[in-house]
Amino acid sequence: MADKKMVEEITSMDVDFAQWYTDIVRKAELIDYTSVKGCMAIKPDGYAIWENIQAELDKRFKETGVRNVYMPMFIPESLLEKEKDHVEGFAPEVAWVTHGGLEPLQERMCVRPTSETLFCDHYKNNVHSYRDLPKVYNQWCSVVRWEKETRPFLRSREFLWQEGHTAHATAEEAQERTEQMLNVYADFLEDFLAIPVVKGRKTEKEKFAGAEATYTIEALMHDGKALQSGTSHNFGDGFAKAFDIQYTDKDNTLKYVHQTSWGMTTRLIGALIMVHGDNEGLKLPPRVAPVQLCIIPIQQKKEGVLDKAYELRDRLKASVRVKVDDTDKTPGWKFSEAEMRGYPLRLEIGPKDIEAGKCVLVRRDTREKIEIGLDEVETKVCELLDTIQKDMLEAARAHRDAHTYVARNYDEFVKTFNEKSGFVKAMWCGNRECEDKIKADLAVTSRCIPFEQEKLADTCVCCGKPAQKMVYWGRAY
RNA sequence: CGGGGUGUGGCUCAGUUUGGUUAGAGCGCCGUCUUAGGGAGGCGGAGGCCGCUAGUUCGAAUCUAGUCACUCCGACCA
Repeated sequence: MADKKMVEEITSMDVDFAQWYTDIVRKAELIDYTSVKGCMAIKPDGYAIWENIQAELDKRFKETGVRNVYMPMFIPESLLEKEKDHVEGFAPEVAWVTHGGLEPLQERMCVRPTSETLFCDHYKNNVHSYRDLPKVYNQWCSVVRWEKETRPFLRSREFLWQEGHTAHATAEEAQERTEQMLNVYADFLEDFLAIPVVKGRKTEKEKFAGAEATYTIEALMHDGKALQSGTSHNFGDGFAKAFDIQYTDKDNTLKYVHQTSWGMTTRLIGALIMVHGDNEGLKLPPRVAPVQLCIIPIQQKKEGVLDKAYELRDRLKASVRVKVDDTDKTPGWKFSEAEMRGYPLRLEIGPKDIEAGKCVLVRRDTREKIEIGLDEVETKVCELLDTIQKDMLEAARAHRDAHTYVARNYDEFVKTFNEKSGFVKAMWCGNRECEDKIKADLAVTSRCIPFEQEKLADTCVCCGKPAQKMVYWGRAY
């Protein structure tokens, strides 16, 4: 019975995962398409998720000394061009502003695809002494990248994100900050979004344009594809040299700053959908859910039922994000609707319950129905929300672990990717040629070189030469 | 950007092959009555110049060309 499909409008994920994803995004009313190609209208239920992500992340950032700022959305072409690798990486996908009103601009400007150059320009003017360091700034904004193909949340031409940009006196401090923020991201995904991640470093091929080193957290989606869910870059002094950001140190010599940047985006909402969702719809972990508990009155026209529902809401609203579905749909409709929208917990209350002093709680994650006394609602709801949060993380971890494979030679490697989908752990020699071959053969990329290394073999899975590192490989969004 | 698919009330689609008056269905929506513990039923309504533009024709949702959007598979990216 648990497998019975109740929401017919949602395509089953095993029939067509991409269609399933699109259905959820639309039916759970997270976004709508707009007249602007590749740009979405984020609807209230989708934006509320982003607001919760934003509030929690912002709090965690500030605990590490981050301060928020705001930079322009336009970047003059000359500024974008200052760092060679950076401009090469982004030039193909920027949108250009060429006119101001009716007059052509003397110099065209792009709409920021990312703001390294603006922060560098700012730091150049504001960093003079070691006393001015570190600068630990972040901004919440949207950026534009002219993607060829777009998908809601996963790849849109404009998306919301935060971008942290820091400048430090020493290379060590920059490295520390790079790793610190990666850890903030990883903890946030696990604690708040119930998404387990693999932490590690990107290969040279996969690193950010202009970075010395790029670190990443990689999550595994339900279909076995990987999603890069956050990145943290150490720029060394590359940008500082390109933009001439120098300070006078204690010893009265001029030194270049060392910089980092790190970002997370609305793509996380896509991750929430694809990690936790099922054929009934969205499934939100309690901590991020805009509505944690939905109260569904049964026979709500009967005397006292709605009053009791409102009374429960008022008792709970101090500790839980709660709403009463008092629309005049049938209860069955409301159950399905609550599931489609991913509310972690729902409470059913009708005349029989009221008479017996009870109500029914139903978990979204397991569909388990639990009868409780009306006097214990506050404690049970809070307990259950905690349990659901934990269980969802464990379920996601179990799924990821069950879809993480090991390959010791190329035959195993190819066979695994042909037959399974997920992460494959394998040894790598460190050469770009092997990454290129693997990508050409299998459309598989290196996801990361995990911090937690295991020695699976002595030789590279691809070329057979001595291995340097164990790498997570996968097909990615 | 290359390849495939799709555009007809809010949604899902029929009608296009073979051009022919007022363009259909189901669901949803509005009103109302009856219902109510897993997507209820009756009655009465509203809503579409068929993605857009040009062309062919006495006549175009239907044929032709172009264009735009969405979607899927690649290449690129968070």
